[in-house]
Amino acid sequence: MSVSTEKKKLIEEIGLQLESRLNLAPLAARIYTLLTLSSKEGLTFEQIREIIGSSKSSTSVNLKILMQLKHVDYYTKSGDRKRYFRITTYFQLSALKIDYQALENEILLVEKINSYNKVHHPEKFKNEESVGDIIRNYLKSRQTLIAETIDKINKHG
Amino acid sequence: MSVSTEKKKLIEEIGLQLESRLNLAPLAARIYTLLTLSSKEGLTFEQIREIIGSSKSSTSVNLKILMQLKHVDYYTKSGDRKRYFRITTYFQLSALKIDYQALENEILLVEKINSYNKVHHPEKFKNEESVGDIIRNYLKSRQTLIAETIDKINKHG
DNA sequence: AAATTAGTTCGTTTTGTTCCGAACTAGACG
DNA sequence: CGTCTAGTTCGGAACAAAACGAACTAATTT
Repeated sequence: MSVSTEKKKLIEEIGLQLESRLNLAPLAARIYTLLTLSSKEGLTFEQIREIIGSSKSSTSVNLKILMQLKHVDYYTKSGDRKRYFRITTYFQLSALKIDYQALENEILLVEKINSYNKVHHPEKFKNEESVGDIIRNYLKSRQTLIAETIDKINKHG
Repeated sequence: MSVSTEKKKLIEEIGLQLESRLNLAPLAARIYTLLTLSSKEGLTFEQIREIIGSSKSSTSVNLKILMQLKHVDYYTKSGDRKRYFRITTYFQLSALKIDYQALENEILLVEKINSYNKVHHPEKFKNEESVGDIIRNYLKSRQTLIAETIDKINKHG
């Protein structure tokens, strides 16, 4: 099976971003990318291995992780022992969901820093009292934006 | 120099989040946190070392990195060889700027994925043509939001 | 029942990260 | 000029993460 150079280049490139975006191991990110660039039919274990060039063990482990994270699932065909792996959602959608939760923590963090500084370094808050508020508003707006976007995407199935 | 337990706890806690948020090494994240929790006067090399308990070499290396990333700078007092290190911006502001740049890449990425899939898997685009558009719109809205927020903060500076 | 296929598990190797101490440099001061 | 102060650079130790191969299991198929 020969895979286009374009596809291979994209797997490297997108994989790299997924790695930090979704906090995946390099191989998991590459598998995920491969699957988002592949047809809805999904790919078998061996096809994935051939394209990416990974060992059976690493492929198995990383597919398992991707499945636990619900990024990937598989189906089977009767009279065929192979599993067909495919993505459950566009990675952008997964990223959005993860972002949404992360924002909760950031909001808390900003609160903590600001209240610490208000007590210990009131001079920082002469005319900057509102920086904390601006940031909190930003984070909240972002959450709203994400929620709306997820909604829109889900309506499209 | 005795530092409150509260401050130390915050350094650990916030540092942890900064690590993944801004992609900093643990020590860099702790130094950064310490400086955001400190007065505008800034801290010397040795003060940082005493509070955090880091070696000269690691402190030097990580301060250098923070300065290259423009998160931190220093000033000097005449007749005093020490440098006084301080944050250049509230970390939220740095984070915002980093986000903004990262979004450029994400937009490009989404375009690439969509155009790849349009060519190779047109069936994915029956009624999902718009998922790519939705995401692109989301990213653009987010950029606008960030730009507006940075603007607001700068007006307060 | 033996052989084949599809995937898993385990122990090891490879690679990368983080931090440190020791030796160094550059500038100010006596 | 020598010495002190403030920081830098380099090599390596300790640990963590990622991927591998070999041996295994479980479910067919012959």
